[in-house]
Amino acid sequence: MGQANSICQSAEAFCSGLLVFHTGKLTLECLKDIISLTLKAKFDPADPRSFGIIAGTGGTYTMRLSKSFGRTLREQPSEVEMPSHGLMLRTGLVSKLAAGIYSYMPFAWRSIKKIEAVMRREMDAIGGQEINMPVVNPADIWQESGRWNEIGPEMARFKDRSGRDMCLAMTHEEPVTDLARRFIDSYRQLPCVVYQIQTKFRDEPRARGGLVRVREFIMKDAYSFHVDQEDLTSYYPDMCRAYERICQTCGVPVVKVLSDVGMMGGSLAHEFTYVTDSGEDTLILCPNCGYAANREVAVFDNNAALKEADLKPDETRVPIEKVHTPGKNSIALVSGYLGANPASSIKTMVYFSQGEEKPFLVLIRGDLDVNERKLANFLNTAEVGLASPDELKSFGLVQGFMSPVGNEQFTVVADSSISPNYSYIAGANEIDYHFVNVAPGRDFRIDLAGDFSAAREGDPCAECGTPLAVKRGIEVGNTFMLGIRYSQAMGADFQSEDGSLKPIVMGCYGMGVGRLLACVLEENHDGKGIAWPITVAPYQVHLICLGASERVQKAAEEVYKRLVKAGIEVLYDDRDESAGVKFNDADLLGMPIRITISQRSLKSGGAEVKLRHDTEPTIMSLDILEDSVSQMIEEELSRFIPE
RNA sequence: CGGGCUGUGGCGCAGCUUGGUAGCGCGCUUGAAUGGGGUUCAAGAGGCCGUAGGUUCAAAUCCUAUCAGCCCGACCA
Repeated sequence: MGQANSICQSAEAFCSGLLVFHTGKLTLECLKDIISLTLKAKFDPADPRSFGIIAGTGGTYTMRLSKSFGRTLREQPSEVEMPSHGLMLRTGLVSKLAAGIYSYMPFAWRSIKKIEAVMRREMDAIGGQEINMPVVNPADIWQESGRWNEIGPEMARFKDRSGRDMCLAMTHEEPVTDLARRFIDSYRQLPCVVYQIQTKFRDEPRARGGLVRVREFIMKDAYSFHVDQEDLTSYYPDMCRAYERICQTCGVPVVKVLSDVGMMGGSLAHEFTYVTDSGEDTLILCPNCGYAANREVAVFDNNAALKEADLKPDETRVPIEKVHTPGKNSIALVSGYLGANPASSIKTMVYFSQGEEKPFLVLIRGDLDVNERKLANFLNTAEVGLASPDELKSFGLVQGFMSPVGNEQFTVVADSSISPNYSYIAGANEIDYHFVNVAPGRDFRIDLAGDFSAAREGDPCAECGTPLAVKRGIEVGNTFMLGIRYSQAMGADFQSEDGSLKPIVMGCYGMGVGRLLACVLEENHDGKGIAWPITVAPYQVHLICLGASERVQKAAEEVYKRLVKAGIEVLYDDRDESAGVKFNDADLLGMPIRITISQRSLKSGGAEVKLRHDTEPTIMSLDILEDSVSQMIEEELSRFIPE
């Protein structure tokens, strides 16, 4: 009871107290005490406005469906493409105000708050301290980091009344680095971690899939500060594990994949991705050794095909020769025409890197494709783009027959799939002609060589040679080893043990709350509707009263009050609807435990209780219903909470 | 931003080709019956057809512009 008293000190502490309960450290008795202690004065289970205490939901912990704000739909709105989107609209979870801008209705908001509670618990467990930074930022800190100019129109900008440039922070490296330089002076303060859960606005070009890709969204973003890269490297796995635990608790399986650092910068980044066909990211996965990467950065053994292409190293001694290839303006046509393997050709492409006048001649083996993300990263530029046919003409290049041979005026960038030990077929830069026996190094110069070939299904894994698999996924969260990208630019230094001034080494870690909710629904539904994991379900129990008889209604009311009193979150369907409507809505809304009170259930001894994911109900005696249901809740919770 | 498509009561749609002043299903309201898987009957409420111009005696319908939204690409939690 002392424990309960101390837990009741504040609403915030109270929420974390409940989380302790979830992991089984508080007893059920204690929880009941907490409830009666907190609510004894104004507690009325029949009043939907009663103060809510359960699992950090903060609002009402109980609800009569007849009073619920929102409605379920029988038919699916036509805009729907993804299951989670359809379910959200049919259950009245969200409502769209504009493209990619949604209101969260009561059920969704309860679930969001539970997801946030899970995130808080895991962040706190690895030393995170919750803060809240401004959404509206002055331009100057973004100018300091350089991102004011680097980031395009996806960042919303405006001027305040005195004409000062402002923006809506779409991520918080700049404000948090500003905090770091104000408050971190010494190595003694490091490492440390802060996080926040906050609404972000990103003016994405295209919103889609309900909450999967929106413009306004809730993000949990965390930032860690370290004395050196080594310390960051040792902390990083803790964050990754926390991310995996968060997703597991929410009933969303994720894979951790290598990813592009994108606009964040830094050295290493991972994404935590929920694998689903309707995802928008493409993953390259090795079923044998576990290599996993976003296609944007995925590597593979791009020399394996050479062996199969049956090229002979000594062919490099054969002199280059021009051959007539009428109308054969693609690798496939030329290879077919000359009876050669496409892998024995060089594909020549012309790319511009962002902000540069002069194009690059980009070479890759004929059977491979350029991964533009990898190419841009290799060239250390934000973006690359193919030259247009007109531009090619203006450079004197012949589309379909382009060649590295005789084009010395360009910087030649070769993919690592082009080996100097072999000879190839290449364009002759003349219509209807190709060269054969083209030897890199002998017949043309390579200025830069790197890996920017695109991995495909079946390509051999760079680690173990196993054919790679391609899957689609939704990126739920990401982690970045930023290094000193921001601390250096913004002068966030600390004094190290030896007295020298060093830039703070940083990591940043983002996770989309609404997107995780979308993934919860993607993963946990069936043909009838949602099947919430109990950890994030808006309510634990969906109570149905069937029949108009006074006896049944009285019994249902009684059960409702008793469950609520026992600290169970109950959604009570007290509407005057037919059995079919009520059952279908219960399946659609998908609360984990369904309890039915009816003439029939009373006759057979009590309440009919069914788990959403089970098919058969069981009859439970009304005498000990709270205890039986509480035990079911415990069992359900243990299915999702790690350890 | 490029390509494809759609805007008609809260939701799903028909009507548009061949102009004549708006209809169906679900939902909503009222009443009655029913009461274990979207039950039945009856009576209602609700839309100037995205917006603005134009053509016409007459426009949801034809023309032009514009806005919004959806889907496929380039970007990201």
